[in-house]
Amino acid sequence: MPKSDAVLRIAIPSPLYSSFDYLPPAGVSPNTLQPGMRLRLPFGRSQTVGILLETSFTPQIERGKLKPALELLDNEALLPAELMALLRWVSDYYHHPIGETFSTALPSALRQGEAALAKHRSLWRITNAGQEADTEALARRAKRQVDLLLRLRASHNGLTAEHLTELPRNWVDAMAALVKKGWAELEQIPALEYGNEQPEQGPELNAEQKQAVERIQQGLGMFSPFLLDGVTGSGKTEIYLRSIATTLDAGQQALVLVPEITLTPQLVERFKRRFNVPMAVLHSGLNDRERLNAWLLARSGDAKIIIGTRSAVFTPMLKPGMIIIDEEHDASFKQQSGLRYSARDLAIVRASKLDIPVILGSATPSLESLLNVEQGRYQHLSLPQRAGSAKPPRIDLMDVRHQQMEDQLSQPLQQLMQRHLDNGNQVLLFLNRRGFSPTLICHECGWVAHCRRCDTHMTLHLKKRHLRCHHCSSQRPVVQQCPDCGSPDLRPLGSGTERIETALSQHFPGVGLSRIDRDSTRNKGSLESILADINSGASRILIGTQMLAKGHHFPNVTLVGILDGDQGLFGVDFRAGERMAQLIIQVAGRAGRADKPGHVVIQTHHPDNPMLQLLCQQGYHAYAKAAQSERQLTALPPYSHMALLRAEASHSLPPENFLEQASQLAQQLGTNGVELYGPMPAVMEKRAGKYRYQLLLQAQTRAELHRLLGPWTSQLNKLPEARKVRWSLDVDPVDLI
DNA sequence: AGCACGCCGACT
DNA sequence: GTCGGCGTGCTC
Repeated sequence: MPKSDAVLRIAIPSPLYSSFDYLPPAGVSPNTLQPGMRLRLPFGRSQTVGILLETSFTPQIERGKLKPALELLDNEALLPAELMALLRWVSDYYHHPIGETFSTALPSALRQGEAALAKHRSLWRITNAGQEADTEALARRAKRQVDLLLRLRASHNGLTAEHLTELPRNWVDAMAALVKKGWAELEQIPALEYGNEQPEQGPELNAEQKQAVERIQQGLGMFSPFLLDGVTGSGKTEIYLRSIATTLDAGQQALVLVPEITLTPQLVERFKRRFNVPMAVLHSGLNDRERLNAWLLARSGDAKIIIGTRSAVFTPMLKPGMIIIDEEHDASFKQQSGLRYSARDLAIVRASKLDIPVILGSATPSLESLLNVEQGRYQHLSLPQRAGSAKPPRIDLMDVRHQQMEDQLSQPLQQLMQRHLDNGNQVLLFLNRRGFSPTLICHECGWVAHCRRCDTHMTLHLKKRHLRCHHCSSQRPVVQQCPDCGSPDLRPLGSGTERIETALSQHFPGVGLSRIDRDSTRNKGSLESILADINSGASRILIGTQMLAKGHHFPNVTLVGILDGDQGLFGVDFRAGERMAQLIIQVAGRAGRADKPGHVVIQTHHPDNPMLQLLCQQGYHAYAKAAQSERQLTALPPYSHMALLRAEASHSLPPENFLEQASQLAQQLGTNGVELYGPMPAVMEKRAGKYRYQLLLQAQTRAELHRLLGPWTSQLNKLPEARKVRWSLDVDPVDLI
C-alpha cells in the first residue's frame, strides 16, 4: 500500500476557473476538516482566504509541490452542505469561476478572514423583585429609575437600547442602578429586529385567499413552486404572512426576497406587527459588520424570518422552510455585473434542493413564470380581485397626434387633470426620465451637450445648475454659450420630471406638487417627508419615475397620466414591451379605492397599436398571452435560451476582434443547435469611456446551449485578444443592451 | 484580479 | 544615470 495523505481542494477568490490544492495546515488533522470551512492560504506572493470544497486522499508521490495551508479559520463548516452544493451548481450553470462564486455569496467580513462570531446586544428584563418593588419611596429622588422600572414592567419581552432612544442619554446609569438593586436583569440577545410583543391578528380572508393559503400548506415540506398571481391590492402580502406563520409554527425559517427599492422598511414594519420573532433584514444600507451579523444569525437559526434583496438568496439557514420572492417580475433580481445570477431562478433551484415550497408573487408575472405555469411546473394561485370592494382602474389610450404638447402634457390631459383636482382628488403623472431636460441644444447651430465618455447626451439639471450624464454620472457646469458657434441661445430639449414639475407649477398655480425620483429622494428621510405631504393632501399633483410604481399606495389619486406611453413600443430589447406593460399596470395599481375608482390615461402617438389596446381593454393577462405568442413565433425567450458574451476596452478594435475569435472558437467546437449573432456593438457603443461589443448565443434548449458554453468559456482566456479586453458571460440575460 | 518581472522614454 | 510606463506570465 503506497502511503497516502490528505489534499485539500479549495475555492480561492480569483477570476481563475480552477480550484487549488493545498496540504492541511501544520498540526491540523485532516479528519477535523469539513467542506465549507475557511483557510488562510499562501497564494502567489501574498495570502488569501479560501473555502474548502473537499478533501481527497492521494498517494504522497503525487502531492508534488503542494504548499500547506497557513491556518484553519473555522471550527465548523461556515456554509452548510446545501449551500455548498448550490454554489457549485451556480458556478457550473453561469460558467463563472468557483472562487468568485463563493466570494459573491459570502459577506465581505468573512472573505477577509474575520471570525464567524455574531455580535449580541443588551436586553433588560424586570425581575420578580422588580415587579414587587415599592416605587413610592424612590419617586422623589430617582425619577429616572422609576420611569425605567415602569417601562420594564409594561414590557413582556424586555427592553433594548433601541426601545429607549427617546430617553436622555444617562438612562444607562439608572438602568445599572436597577440591575444592582436586583430589580432588573441584563441578558445578551442576538442583534436582530424584533417583532411586536402582542402580534396583530390578520384580516379575514376571502375565498380565493383561503384557497391559496390552503394550497401552499399542502405543499409544505416538499419542493412546491407557486406563482401567486394577484392584482394590486388583492392581498398577496397577507398570503405571505399566513404561509410564513405556518412555517414558523413548524419551527422553520422563512426567506423573503424583495426588489432593490426603498420600500423594504414598510414591509419590515408590517412583518414586525404580525410576528413576535427575531428577523434579519439584509439591505444595501448595511455595513460589513451588520451584514455579517444578520448572515450569522440566519445561519444559527436565531433569525426566524430573513428579508433581503437579491444577494440574500445565498443566506445560510439552520432550518429553511420556505422561500418567497415578492414582485418576481422585477429586473433587479438579476445581478448585472460579476456573477450575473438571477436570484429568482436561484431561489427555485435552492427550494428544489431543499425540498421546500417557494412562492413567486406578482401582479404582473414575467412571461417566464407564466410559461412555467402552463407547462405544469408551477402551481397557479390566482387572486383576481382587489380586497374590499375596490374596482380595478379604467385604462384609456389618449391620442396625442396633432395635439399641441406643452412640456409633454397634451391639452386634453391638462383638462382632465383640472377636473380631478376640482373634485378634490389627487393626480399622479409618470415619466421615466428624471432631470430637467434630456439635453441642451443650440438654437443657432444645433450643437447638443454630449457626454465625453459615453455615446449619449448630457441631461440638464436646473436646480443643481449642471449637466449630468445618466450613464456614467460625470457632470459639468451648464455652458452659457454654444462651444461651436458662440451663440448664447441655448435651449432645453425635451422634458424630464424636473422640467415638468416647473411647468406644472405654472399651469396649476397654488396646487401642491411633489416630485419623486432618484434626485428628489436621495437624502435620508426625504422620501418619507414627500409621502407625508401626499398623505396629508398638501401635495395634490405627484410627478415621478419608476420609483412611483412600487409599493406605495395613494388612495386619493384618481387620475394617473403616463406621459410617454410610446417608450415600450420602440425599445431595442425584445423585453421592452413586457416591461412597459408591467410598469403601466403597476403604476395603475397605485390609484383608486372602493368609493373612488381610478382612471389611467396613457399618452401615445400609436393609439392603434394592438398590443397597447389589448393591455388597456383586456388587461395584463391578455397582453401577456399575445406577447407569449409573439415570442414563440420569433423563437425568443422563454421559448429559447440565450447567453451573451460581452467585451469592452478603451479602444473599439480589441472587443470586436476578441468576439470574432470567440465566435470562430465556437464554430471549431461545434455549434450544434446554437445560433451565434454578432459580434455587434452594444446599443450604446461607448459608455464611461469604454467601447462595448457583444456576441449573442441562442438555442432551443438549455442543454444545447450549455454543451457549448462549458468547453467554450474554459478556452476563451487562451484567445490572443483576451488579455486586451474585459469580457464577461451573461447566461439568461435580461438586458440585451 | 493582483503582483512581479522586464525592457524602453523623460527627468531630479 | 534612474523612475516609471504597461505588456506578459503566474498563482496549488
